[in-house]
Amino acid sequence: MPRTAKQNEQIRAETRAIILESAMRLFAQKGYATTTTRDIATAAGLSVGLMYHYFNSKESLLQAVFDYVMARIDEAITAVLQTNPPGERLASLLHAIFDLLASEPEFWALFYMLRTQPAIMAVLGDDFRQRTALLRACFVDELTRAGQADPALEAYYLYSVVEGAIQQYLLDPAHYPLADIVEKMIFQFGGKHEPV
Amino acid sequence: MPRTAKQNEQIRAETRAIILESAMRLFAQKGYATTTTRDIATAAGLSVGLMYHYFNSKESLLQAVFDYVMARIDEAITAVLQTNPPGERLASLLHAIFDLLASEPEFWALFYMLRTQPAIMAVLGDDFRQRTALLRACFVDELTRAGQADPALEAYYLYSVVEGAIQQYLLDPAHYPLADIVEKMIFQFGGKHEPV
Amino acid sequence: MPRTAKQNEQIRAETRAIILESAMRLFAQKGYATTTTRDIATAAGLSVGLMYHYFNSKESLLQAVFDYVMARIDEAITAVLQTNPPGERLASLLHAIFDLLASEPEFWALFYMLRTQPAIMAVLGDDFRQRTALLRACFVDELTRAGQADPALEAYYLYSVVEGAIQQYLLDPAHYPLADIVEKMIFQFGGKHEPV
Amino acid sequence: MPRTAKQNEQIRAETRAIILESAMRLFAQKGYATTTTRDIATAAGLSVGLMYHYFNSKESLLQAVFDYVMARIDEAITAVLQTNPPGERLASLLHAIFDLLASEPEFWALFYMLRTQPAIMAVLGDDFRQRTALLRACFVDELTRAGQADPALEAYYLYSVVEGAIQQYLLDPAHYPLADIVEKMIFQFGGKHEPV
DNA sequence: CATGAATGAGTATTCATTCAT
DNA sequence: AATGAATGAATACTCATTCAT
Repeated sequence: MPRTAKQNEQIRAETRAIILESAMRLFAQKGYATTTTRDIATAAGLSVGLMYHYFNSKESLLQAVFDYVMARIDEAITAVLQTNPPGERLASLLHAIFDLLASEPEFWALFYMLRTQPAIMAVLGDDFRQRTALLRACFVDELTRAGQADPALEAYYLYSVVEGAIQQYLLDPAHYPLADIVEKMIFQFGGKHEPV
Repeated sequence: MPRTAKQNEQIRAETRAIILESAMRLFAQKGYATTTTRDIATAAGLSVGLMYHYFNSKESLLQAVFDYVMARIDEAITAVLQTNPPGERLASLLHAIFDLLASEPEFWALFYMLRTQPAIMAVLGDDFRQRTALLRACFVDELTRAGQADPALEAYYLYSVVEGAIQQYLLDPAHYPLADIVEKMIFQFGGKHEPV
Repeated sequence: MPRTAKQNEQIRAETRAIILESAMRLFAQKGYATTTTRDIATAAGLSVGLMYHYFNSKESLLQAVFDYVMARIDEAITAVLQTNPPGERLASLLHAIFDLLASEPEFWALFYMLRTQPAIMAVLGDDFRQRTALLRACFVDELTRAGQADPALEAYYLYSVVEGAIQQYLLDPAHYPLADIVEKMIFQFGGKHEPV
Repeated sequence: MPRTAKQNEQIRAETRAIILESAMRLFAQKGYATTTTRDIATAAGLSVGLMYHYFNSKESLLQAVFDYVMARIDEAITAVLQTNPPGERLASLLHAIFDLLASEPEFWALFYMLRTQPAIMAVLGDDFRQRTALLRACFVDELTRAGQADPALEAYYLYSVVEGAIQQYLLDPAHYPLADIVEKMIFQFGGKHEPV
C-alpha cells in the first residue's frame, strides 16, 4: 500500500526538520567547515544520498540553517510585538532575546559564527544587515516613544550592548553576569517605565 | 662562504614577517578554513616549502597570527597605560581601541572571526578568555577610581558595549556612527569629569 | 530502491579482495614505500577515494596485506597438519612451503620484504615473531617424534635452512637448485622415514 | 693560511666517513625510504649542502653505503683467506661471519634490508648476486677439498643455513641460539676433521 | 669548503557530490 | 523514497635537491 500524499508530505517535513536540527547543532558545535555532510547525515540517522534529496548542497543546507535560526529568533521577537503595545515593548524584547540565549545558546552561537565568517558573509551578508536593521528599527521606535533625544543613536548603542552581552556570555557562560547586565540595560534604556 | 649568522637572522625575520602578514590578511579576508596554505605562500611571494620552513603547520601559523594580532592590540593598550596615570585612562583606552579599529579593521575582524569558530576556540579559547579578563581588569580599575558603585558589573557592561560596537562597525562600517558611540561610551563611564 | 544488504556485502567483499590483491602485487614488486596509494587504486581499477572507503590508511592496507599473506601461508600449513598425522608431517610441511614458493613467489617475497623493513617491523614485529614461533613449534614436535637428541636446536637449524633457501631462491630463481635442497632438507631432518 | 692539499685530503676522507657511518646507521635503524637526507646530515653534524658536496644524491649515498658494508664483510672474509690455508678455512669463515653479526648486527641488517627491497635491488641486484656467488665459491672450494660428494649443492645448502641463521638471529637476537647453530654448521660441513 | 634558505613536484588523505540499484 | 558505493578534485605537508652567499 503506497503512502498517501499527505503522509508523504508529513514524512518529508519531519525528515527535513531532523536534518536541519542536526546540521544546526553540528555547525554550532564544530563550525561549518569542519562539519562534513556525512557527519550531518549520520547525526540525522539517514544516508548521505537521502540528505541530498532534501538539500542539494552543503551550502543550501547552510542557507536553510540560517533561515531556521533566524525564524527562531524572529518568532521570539514577533511574539513580543504581538503581546505588547508599542511603547512598552523594550523590556520584553530584551528578555525574549536573552531568554533564548540562556535556553538555546546554539542559536546565537551559530548566528555569530556565521556572521564573522567572510566566506559565509559573502553569501548571507545582506540578509544579516537586513535583520539587524529590523530589530534596531524596533528599538528606535521604542526609544522614540520613550522620548529619547537621539533615538537613532541610542538604538545603535543599545544594539551594541545587546550584541556585546551575547558574545561575552557565549565566551564564558559560567561567569558572565547576564541577568544583572540585562537589568542594567533595561534600566538605562527603558528605565522610566519600570522604576526600581 | 656561508652567510653570517646575522644575515640569516635578518632574512628569517623578514620572511617570517611577510608570511605572517599575508596569512593575517588572507585569514581576515577569506576565513581560516577557506584559505589554503598555497594561497598564503603565493600571497607572500614564496614557495610552499619555504613557508613550512618557517611554520610547521597551518595551525601553528594560525597561532602565530593570533599572537601577532594580539601583540598589535596589546601594544596599543600598553601605550595608553604608560602615558596616562591611573584614573585618567578610560577615554584614552577606548580611543586607542577604536582608532585601531578604524585604521586596521583586519585586526579586529580576525579577532572575532577566530573567537567565534569552535574549531579554533578549542585551541585558542583560554588565550581569549585571559586576554578579555586583562582588558576588563583595566576597566575595573578605572571604574573603581571613578567611584562607580559596582565597578565589576560596570566593567562587564562597558566591555560588552565595546565588543558590540566593534562588531556592529565591522558589519557595516559605512553606516555605523562609531565616533558618536565612542563619545557616548566615554560620557557614560568616564562621566565624572564632565558632570551633566 | 537501495541494494539489499546481501548485495552490498558481496560488492564490498569483491572490491576489498581486488584492492588487497593489487596492493600485495605492487608491494611485492616495488616495495611499500615506493608504491603510492594512487598506484594501488589504478592497478585495482578504481578511484583513490573508493580505496579509502575500504582501507582508511596506507598502513592499514599494509596490515591487511600482511594478514592476507599470512592467511595464505597458514592455509597451506594447516592443510598439511589436517591431512597428516603427527610424526609424519615434516616432509609434507616442507613441500607445502616450497610449493607455495614456486607457485606464488610474491607471498614469500612480500613476507621477507616486510620483515627486513625497520619501519614496518615497528608495527608488525610481534606478529612476525609469533608466526615464526608457531611454525618452529611444529618442527619441534616432529623432530621430537623423530627421536632427535636436541629437537629444539634442530628446529632452529631447520628453520634457518628453510628461510635461507627461500631467500636464496628469491634472489636467483633461475639457478638455485630448490628441489635438490628440499630433498636434502627432508633427508637430513626427516630422513629415516623415507630412506633414499 | 690555506690548508695544504694533504690536510684537505684528510678532512675530506674523514668527513666522508662520518657521513657514511651516519647514513649506514640510520638506514639500518629506520630504513632507506624513511630516512631523510636531512636526518643524515644532522646525524653527521653538518649541513645538507655540504653533504651534497660529498654525495650528489641520496641514491649515490646508498650505493656508497652498500659498498661500505660490503667492504666490511669482504675484509672479514679476506682476512680469513689470508691467514688460513685452503682446505682449512671453513670454520674460520663461518666464525668470521657470525662474529661480525654479533658485534655489528647493523651490517647484516642493512645487507638484508637492501636485498629485500625491490626498488633497491633494481639498482644493486647484480652486485648482490655477484657477492653471493663469490662467497659460495669459497664454500665450494672448501667442500671440494673436504671430499664432499656434491660440493656445489652442499655449498648452496650451507649458504642457505648461513643466511637463514643470520636472519633468525636478527629477528630475535635474545633467543636465537647462535653459537650452537654455528657449531652445528661447522660439524655438518667441516666434519671431515671430526668423522662421525 | 660551508651554510641553510629556497624550490616545487609528489604523497597520503578528505570530502562534497553523483548515481546505479 | 532510500542506500551507500563510487568519484576525483582539492589540500596539508614532505623532502630531495639547488644555489646565492
